[in-house]
Amino acid sequence: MKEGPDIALLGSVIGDPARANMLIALMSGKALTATELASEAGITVQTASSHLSKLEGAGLLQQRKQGRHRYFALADEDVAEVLEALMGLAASRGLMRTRTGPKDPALRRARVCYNHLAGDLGVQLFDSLQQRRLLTGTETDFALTDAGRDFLEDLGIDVEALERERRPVCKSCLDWSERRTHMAGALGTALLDRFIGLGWAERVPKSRIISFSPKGQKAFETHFPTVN
Amino acid sequence: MKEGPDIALLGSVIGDPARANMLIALMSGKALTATELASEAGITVQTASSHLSKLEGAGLLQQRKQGRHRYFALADEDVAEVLEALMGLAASRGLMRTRTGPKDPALRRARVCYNHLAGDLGVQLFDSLQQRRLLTGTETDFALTDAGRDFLEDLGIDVEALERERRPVCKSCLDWSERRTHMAGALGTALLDRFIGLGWAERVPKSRIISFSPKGQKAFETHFPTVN
DNA sequence: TTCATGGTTCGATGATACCCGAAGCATTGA
DNA sequence: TCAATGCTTCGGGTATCATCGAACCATGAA
Repeated sequence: MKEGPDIALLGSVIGDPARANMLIALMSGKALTATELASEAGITVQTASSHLSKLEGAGLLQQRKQGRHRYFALADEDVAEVLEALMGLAASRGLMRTRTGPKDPALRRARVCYNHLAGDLGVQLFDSLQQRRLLTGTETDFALTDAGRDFLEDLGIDVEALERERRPVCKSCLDWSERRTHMAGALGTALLDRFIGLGWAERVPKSRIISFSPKGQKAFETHFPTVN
Repeated sequence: MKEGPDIALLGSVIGDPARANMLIALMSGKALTATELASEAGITVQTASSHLSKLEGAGLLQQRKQGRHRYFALADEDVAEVLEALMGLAASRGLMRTRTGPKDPALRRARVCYNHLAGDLGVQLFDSLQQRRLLTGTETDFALTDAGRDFLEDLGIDVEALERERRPVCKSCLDWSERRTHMAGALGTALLDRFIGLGWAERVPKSRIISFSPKGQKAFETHFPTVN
């Protein structure tokens, strides 16, 4: 009888698109509810529940009950590392997905990633700042230029206050869903908060969608234009 | 549209037991033919061919034509590393396979591994020698004792001749299919040859099965008993 | 208690794909 | 040229499993 680690089981568990989406969503380190994960994977809650129990059965997830909610998170660091390794290998082989992902296009347009803006608009924001030399440096390691500081102050962001925080001000987020960089860190958080404070956008309850009003949409385009 | 590394595709490719068996067999670093891999996975060549093209399509394998044969090997080091990581994770979650593997129980009983005996009998052989202090050392690094040399000489094996070869005489093989150690190296080869020479066993054509005759079976048990 | 919400379980459906028999190429040797 | 070997392709049978509707539990609020 052949014995040994059952990588086939592990592979098949990871190998379902819905489950893979959930796992990658959980790579944020955050614990998410079944409903959130279902939305993330673009499936119904029943289906998600089935997937979650499989993932838990394989030891990839841990579950924490808290009141009426059940929070799911990756079991430990090792799981995240293996997923990371798989993503690296997939990327190096040019295995990119296209049609999977959340059904709701709003999620792809603008959503919250931790506490900053992700999705198309998140990428646009970063590109715009970089194209106009308000940022300097590389995609992964960058900083505000003087012009950048002025620009953000005009927008009503207290850059100096951000710099007093412990968190890095400028931090790139190579979000799993995009291969493009977008802005994270203290500045990323401040920008999203400011958009909401200005009434440009609001968080849609019970989802990760950021909904821009028509006026806010226009203002965003004005402040963060891109060449193409 | 979500884009990013498609770990689901990668997972599903690895996630089939037959393909996983092939991949693990290739982790030896050796290039194997389609027929060998089919036998390793316990499936027919046609099916194996289909699997191999999928693995190659996913960039996990590379193929080398040589005459009438086609040798398959892991594409590169990265693939092996990811597989290793998966095996580690699976092991840490207690995900061990039990019922998979070659369908033919004869293959599990006694088969050739490169050029030495593997399977249940291979493990039994090693255990027996170790229990009776004919071997000294650890599971991975061991040597013959004087008693061991005498024992093998009685069996008709020219130990001194083996020692004149370049290959190590004693070498453990932590075969991928067994977590138990069995005997490889020049001595492993010599033992298998001797079993065949003595008429205890013979290689079944076109497979890796080693078939022991009833008489050979009994002689093997006599020479290599185990306590349990 | 009653209602509402978050999740799970059950059953049925449909699609995916694993598998092998048979036939078809390709290469080598006689 | 013929035969043998190694491998791939094709076609169909079968089984697994993802999916969702509906019903069922559990927790918390009114």
